Amino acid sequence: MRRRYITIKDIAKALDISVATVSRALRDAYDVNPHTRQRVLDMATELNYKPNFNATGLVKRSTHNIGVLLPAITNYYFSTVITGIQQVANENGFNLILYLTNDSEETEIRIVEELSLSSLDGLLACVSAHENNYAHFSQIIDDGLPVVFFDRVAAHIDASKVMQDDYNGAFMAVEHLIHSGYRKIAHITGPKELSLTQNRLNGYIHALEKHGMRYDPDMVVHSGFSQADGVGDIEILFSSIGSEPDAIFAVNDRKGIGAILALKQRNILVGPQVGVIGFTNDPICEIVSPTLSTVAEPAYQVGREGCSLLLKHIAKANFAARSVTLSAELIARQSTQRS
Amino acid sequence: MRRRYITIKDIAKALDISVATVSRALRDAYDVNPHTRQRVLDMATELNYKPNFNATGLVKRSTHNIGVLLPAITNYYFSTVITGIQQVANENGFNLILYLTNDSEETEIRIVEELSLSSLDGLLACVSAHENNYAHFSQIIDDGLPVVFFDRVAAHIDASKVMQDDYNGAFMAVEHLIHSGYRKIAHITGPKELSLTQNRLNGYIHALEKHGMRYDPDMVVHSGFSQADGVGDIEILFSSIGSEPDAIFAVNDRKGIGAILALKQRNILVGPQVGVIGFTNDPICEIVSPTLSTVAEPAYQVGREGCSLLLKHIAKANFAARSVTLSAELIARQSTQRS
DNA sequence: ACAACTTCCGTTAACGTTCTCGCTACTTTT
DNA sequence: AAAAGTAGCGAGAACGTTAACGGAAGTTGT
Repeated sequence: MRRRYITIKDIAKALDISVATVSRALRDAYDVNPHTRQRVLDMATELNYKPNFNATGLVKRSTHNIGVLLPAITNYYFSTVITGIQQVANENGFNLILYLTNDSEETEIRIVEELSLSSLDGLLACVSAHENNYAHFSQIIDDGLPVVFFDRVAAHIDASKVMQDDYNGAFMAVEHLIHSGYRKIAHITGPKELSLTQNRLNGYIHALEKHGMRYDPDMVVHSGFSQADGVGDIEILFSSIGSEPDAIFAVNDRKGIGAILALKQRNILVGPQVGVIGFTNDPICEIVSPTLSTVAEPAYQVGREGCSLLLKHIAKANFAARSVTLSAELIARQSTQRS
Repeated sequence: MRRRYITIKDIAKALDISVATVSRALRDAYDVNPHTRQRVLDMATELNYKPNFNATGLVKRSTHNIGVLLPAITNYYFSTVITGIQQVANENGFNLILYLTNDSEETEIRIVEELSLSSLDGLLACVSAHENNYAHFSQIIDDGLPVVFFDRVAAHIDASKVMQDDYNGAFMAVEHLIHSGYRKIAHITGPKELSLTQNRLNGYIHALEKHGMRYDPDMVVHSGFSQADGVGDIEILFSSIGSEPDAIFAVNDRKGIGAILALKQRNILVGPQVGVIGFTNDPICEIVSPTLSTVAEPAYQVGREGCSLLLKHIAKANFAARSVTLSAELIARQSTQRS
């Protein structure tokens, strides 16, 4: 049998005072005699009292829960972001409720539509990949739930957003390849619809143009975000006759790793023959051989920033939505060394 | 201003019936006219009604939340376990609340002690590493909260536990090293107190004994679970004069990776000169060079099994605690090939 | 035709907490 | 010594939902 937990009524009865006084003693210290307050506090620890969040949530119209919705957690970037979110949430007495979409649009829509708004104070969301309708998000925002997007953001929705500097990160990556002496630079990337993809693609294009190199659409391959997708993209680039690239800019490290593996498979020397650079700075970059050059994303910081932004929205209903872009940093390793 | 959400009162008012009828129509279909029920259902979707979990939780004495407490999520094993947990929880209409301890005993104790029992139906826990007092867990279990431990379990507590077969996994790993021709096998492992560590150590010892090899305590190094710890352990083993091992059994893949990196640093050929085997089957095993042999843990399955066990405890208060051990599987790769 | 069921719905209390209001007793002011 | 203020406390309603019970109609059996 599930046990009945200790309530403030029990404390009140034990001390022969009213529940109102107990409630105040436990929170305010206002309108309550220090001596009484101390007796309540002592009794509370003696009885091992724990507040009932359902009850407080009901009357205060706020649980201390924030939701985190994202495609998956089994990769470095997302799990690090969550760690950052968790930190800030924890510091402020908030709990994290985790929702995983497996990168499925249906699952995402189902989760968002079934969301019990009243059991959440706010939501942090990273949209699933294959998406260009955001009606389900608009709905819950209209219903009054504060939402902050991160990484993969919903472009046309008026809500706060936190991302890394995808454009400049991509720009730096490509410029680094050019400075290293590579001349035919391909880009293997994610789904077209995502703003993240578009921003990195733009950085790629503009870096080429700045250095007087022609942008060739055939040198850009769109697919998913996985290592296997990286392998597949290389197959596509290197099986078409003639125009093989001498460098690969991958939209993330997992695809970069896939590219390295696929190139090694083809007996191509990564670095001297074909350069590869990724994006994220997954620890795996230092383990793969050759080590993978990359653009470091401030994943932990994205999490912290996103969460504290959300908390501001929760605290002040009319807090104006803002977009935060955190800067990225180039890290050169062996995979972009020609000699 | 935070908006007021739609309640069953609104539905009742709109249809001019009582809230009790609305409540029944939304759940039971019992004691309510099919026609009325349909009207309620239609009105509910029209008004976009979402149930208030705080209210139901209050009266039913159950939220649909289960907590997951673990050291970190930024590694393959834990994030995969969580994915498994999330799956089962989701299928059964439960939410996941995440608690991260950062492998700090203090943080763990703080979290558990502050836990509002009434806002959780159950808890899945993986204890932090440096621990041998479990009073905080005993407390919440005594208070009536169902708890299931996984991976790193609290040995002397009467609660359900889910783990992989650490003993036999270790036994297989060491036997594989012996069959491959290695003769001086060291073991780099985690904190002594954990049953996981002890079980794998026992598997190591017994495999040696079975093949008539002496167990030498100097060949076992205890430290943490990180890649850096793996590097450090190798330093210790190879800086002592004389008795260098010709194979390393690492308690997990991250330490195995650390070992490989440290050996390469010393210009030792991993495989031919010194064999290395890990535990987990992190995808990184296939990326590092040479690829890392390992014992595959059923991480996803541990998550699923743990969660469904917890759900049984939640459903039936007197459900007897049980220990589930999932089998592990040897995967041989390049790091244990002598030629 | 009357008792005995059903069917369907509403009233009311309860879950644990907070909040508003008002009351008593004491202290200060004039 | 009366008026005014203050400190400390309690009664009662409210949050949104479910559960126990009861009652008014309609239906069935004899």
